[in-house]
Amino acid sequence: MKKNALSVTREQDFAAWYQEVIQQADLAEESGVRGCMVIRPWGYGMWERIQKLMDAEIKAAGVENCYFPLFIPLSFFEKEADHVEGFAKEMAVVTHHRLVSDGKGKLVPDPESKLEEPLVVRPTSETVIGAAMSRWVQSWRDLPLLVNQWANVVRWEMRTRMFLRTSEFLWQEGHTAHVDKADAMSETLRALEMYRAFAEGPLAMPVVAGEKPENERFPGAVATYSIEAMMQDGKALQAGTSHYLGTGFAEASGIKYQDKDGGQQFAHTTSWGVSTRMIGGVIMTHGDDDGLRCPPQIAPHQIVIVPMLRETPEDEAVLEYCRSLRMELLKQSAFGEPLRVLLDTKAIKASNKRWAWVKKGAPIIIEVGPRDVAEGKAAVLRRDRLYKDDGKLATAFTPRDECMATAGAMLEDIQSGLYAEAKARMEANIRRDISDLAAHFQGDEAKFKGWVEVQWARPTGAALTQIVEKLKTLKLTMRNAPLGSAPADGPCFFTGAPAVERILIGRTY
RNA sequence: CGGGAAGUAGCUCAGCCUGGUAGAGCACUGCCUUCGGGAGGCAGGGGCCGGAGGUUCGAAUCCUCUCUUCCCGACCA
Repeated sequence: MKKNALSVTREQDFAAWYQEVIQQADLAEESGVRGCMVIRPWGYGMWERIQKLMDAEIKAAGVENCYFPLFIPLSFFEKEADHVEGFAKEMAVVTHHRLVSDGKGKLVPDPESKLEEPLVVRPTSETVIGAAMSRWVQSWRDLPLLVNQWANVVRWEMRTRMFLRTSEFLWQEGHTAHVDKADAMSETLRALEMYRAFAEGPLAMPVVAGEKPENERFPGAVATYSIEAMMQDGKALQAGTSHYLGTGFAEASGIKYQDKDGGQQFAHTTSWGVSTRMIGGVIMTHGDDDGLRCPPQIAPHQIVIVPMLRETPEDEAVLEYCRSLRMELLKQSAFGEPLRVLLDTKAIKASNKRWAWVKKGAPIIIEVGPRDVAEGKAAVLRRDRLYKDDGKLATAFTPRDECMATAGAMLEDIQSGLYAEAKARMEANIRRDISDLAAHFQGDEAKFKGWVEVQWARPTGAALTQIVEKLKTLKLTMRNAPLGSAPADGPCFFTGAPAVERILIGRTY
């Protein structure tokens, strides 16, 4: 009888399932500080993999890493009206620099230490990096200026969910300045494409890259682009954004340069980022009722060897066999990198260890017992194909040589399999022939979980607000206008006016 | 930030109404028997009952405040 490793299935309660995966896979836990999480080694290891691979892409694009302060003077934000308005409601502010006893055993901010100007804990760094850029940019020869930082940011969200929306999160933020719109837009789209390829590559998470409608733009941006991933419950997750900021931030921060004709020009800037939210996306894209299925490219350990020890003299032979197995596997490679192989020698029963690694989503689990040592084999278990048709574990007792020869390819196969599965699911859940939104998201069709794509005229102002409000009653939002989709050729779904583009609509996280 | 619910052992929870020495299952430790689909028996360890005040001879239990978590809204590049 098949028994799933988790107590809740996705079908029963997707939200509860998500939380159980995070707990059972040792990804993260609550910290006691509102909305802030402790990221545990397995979860942080995934983030480190993401950082390593993404950082290489960023550097390959000629962007240099740097680091800016956590504290940003409040006045920096006030320079850009839309920007400060967008973030005002969720900023953590430092007002004092010293504590003093209140005489009742408590420490309170010392009134004497009140700061002249409050410092905001960065929610994003456009303003502070803009201030630096204004010093660094003098001539057209200084452009483009391409910098990135890996950092933590704080946004005091009303409602938080692990990885998806936390008060503090980890991310990278790229900030660039260019001579003109064309160059800046080119960079904006380059970053977007980098994110698309990253999501669909290392994360095996299919996404739709496109432009956000006006009402969903980043505060202060002229254009905002995103990659949107579809979770297994059909909801959309904005997994990365790239913004063309025009000259607004340059004007606010004074990023000016002298052009070839001797005139003063404002630079055109961009910013783009992805965060630890991507880990939440990976969980909800690839997880199953036995826990996480971690894509091999971002798995901290791709292969875990579990020795079946019995506290007998034969144990040493099993361990020795496992050690040599590991050493040989380490010489193999996948995705152009050496394999990452863990020999789990922790003093826990092998069967419990196996299920712990299943829940964590280690792509391949290799169990080795005395019988395997005697026969020169290894028991290989693929996380993406745990069970046989009869519901029993699909353990493959594989000759050692074959193990070595196939390990790398198997990891690559798991990676592409996860992507293909998610891609098929996303495609199957985007509908393009909808005539009535309410019918699909309410009433008899309420079971439909996914997105719809319609053509629209991209109205602005009151007409746009009306559409947004109407969608809101169905708990729907516009995700993005996919780039590269077929040109519009009919009336606007909402207004009947000639449509100019296609737009995705769905429920969101 | 509004409306609900909840915080007691690592986890899931009982106890609270009706105040009187802190409980169960799982997990953990030890021993024995087991061992390739999450083993069983026996014996143990572990909790200022989220925090702070108050009522009381006495508070996990009653009252007030506060913090945190979950659900529904609002909010959310």
